[in-house]
Amino acid sequence: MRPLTAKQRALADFVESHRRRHGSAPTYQEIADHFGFRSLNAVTSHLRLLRQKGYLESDSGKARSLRVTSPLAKLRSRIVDIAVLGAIPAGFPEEGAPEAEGCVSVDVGSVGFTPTRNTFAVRVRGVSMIGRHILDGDLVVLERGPDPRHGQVVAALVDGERTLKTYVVKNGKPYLKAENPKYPDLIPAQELVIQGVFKALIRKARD
Amino acid sequence: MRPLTAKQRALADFVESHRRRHGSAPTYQEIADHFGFRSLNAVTSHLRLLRQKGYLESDSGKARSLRVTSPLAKLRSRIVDIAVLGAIPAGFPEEGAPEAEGCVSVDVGSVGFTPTRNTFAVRVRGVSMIGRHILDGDLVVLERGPDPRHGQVVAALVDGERTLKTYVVKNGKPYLKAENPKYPDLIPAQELVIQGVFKALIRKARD
DNA sequence: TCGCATACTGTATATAGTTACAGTAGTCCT
DNA sequence: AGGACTACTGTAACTATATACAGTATGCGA
Repeated sequence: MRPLTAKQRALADFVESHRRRHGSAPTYQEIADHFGFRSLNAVTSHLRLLRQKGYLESDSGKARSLRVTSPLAKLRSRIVDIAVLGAIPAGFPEEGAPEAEGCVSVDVGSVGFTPTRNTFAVRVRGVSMIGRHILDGDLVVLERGPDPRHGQVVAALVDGERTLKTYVVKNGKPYLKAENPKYPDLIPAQELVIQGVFKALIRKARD
Repeated sequence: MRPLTAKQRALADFVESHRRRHGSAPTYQEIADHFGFRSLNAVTSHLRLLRQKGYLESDSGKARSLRVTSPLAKLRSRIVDIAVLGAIPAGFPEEGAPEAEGCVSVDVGSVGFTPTRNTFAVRVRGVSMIGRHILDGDLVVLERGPDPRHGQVVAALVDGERTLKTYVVKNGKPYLKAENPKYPDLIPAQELVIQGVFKALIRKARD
């Protein structure tokens, strides 16, 4: 597939972002206005090339039917909703419809991976992970499933309570390390259920 | 808010589902076809009622601009694109079409405020702000415009170079404080241009 | 049973929007 | 220097869409 010029890419980006922002594709006129073109044909010819190169589709004659197709659409990441489970849920919700407290929507590119059904988010309480620069109130995105590796930050259910800690293996035995000298490390007595490993973090300014 | 009749609700549902399926709103004709109406006015009058009752909006005269407003749409927060300007841009791009390196998409709820045209993001280089728990590689969302207050994290142009620092006022004079003992504070010789104040942060796991 | 709202058919039209044609200027490759 | 390609200005259809106007039928509550 032939590459796009900067201008062509800008057009495609605009179409895609307009769709996201307004829910519908822009018209030729709106594109021209945005880029300051005085002629609609500037748009037309750019779009023709984008179509030829396979980056764009539209239904002939239909209003606002432009849509970005292939690689760009893939580059230009999909928006995914991630459920925010309460900070301290009693148990662990099964797949399906957990009692989400809210939802974060991020695009795949922003968080650097593709969220799946196994991805969820938790609001952090406390400062036990301050050594890893995770603060009280931060929203942590986790993924359930993969076995944690030494040094990864994980959410775990230890003896019935959920915590966010660093997963550390010492002498072949896993335990959970708090990244704050004021907090104790946790050596699980019985059950150590890893709920998810840290994937991303979202923080809002407090002011 | 007055209740909808079954037919009206069906119309609203169709509009919403068409948007989801096709990415754009249906035309009056498409609605008529779907419901088997032979007259467009059947659609028109239903839509008029939906508008009156506040369940629907559209931009007068614009093609495919129907959108369902009420309860559903309000729950779902809007997705907004924020341009990611390069980590160390030479100058500062004006409004309009900055040379964005990419874009982050977030929903209004996730970042806790409504991004505007004056919102942008920068990838952090270096660890000078580690004391504020901002790491190398983090994506920082900033807002241009508001005057910074003492203690806020800001992106500033100091003598030609961009840095991320804490804005501190001492003896009535503003300067920029690095949150890392290894980095020097910056007392601007000449120009101190505040480019934006910290609003949010997005971090990806590195592994 | 009168009035009123919903739920339509049918016709018409202005405007929104797509798309074609004709042409100019600059860049890059050969 | 010429050809291919990008990046535009300008004009002009022609089609798609929204929306107004004029009616008809049916059900429902006062």
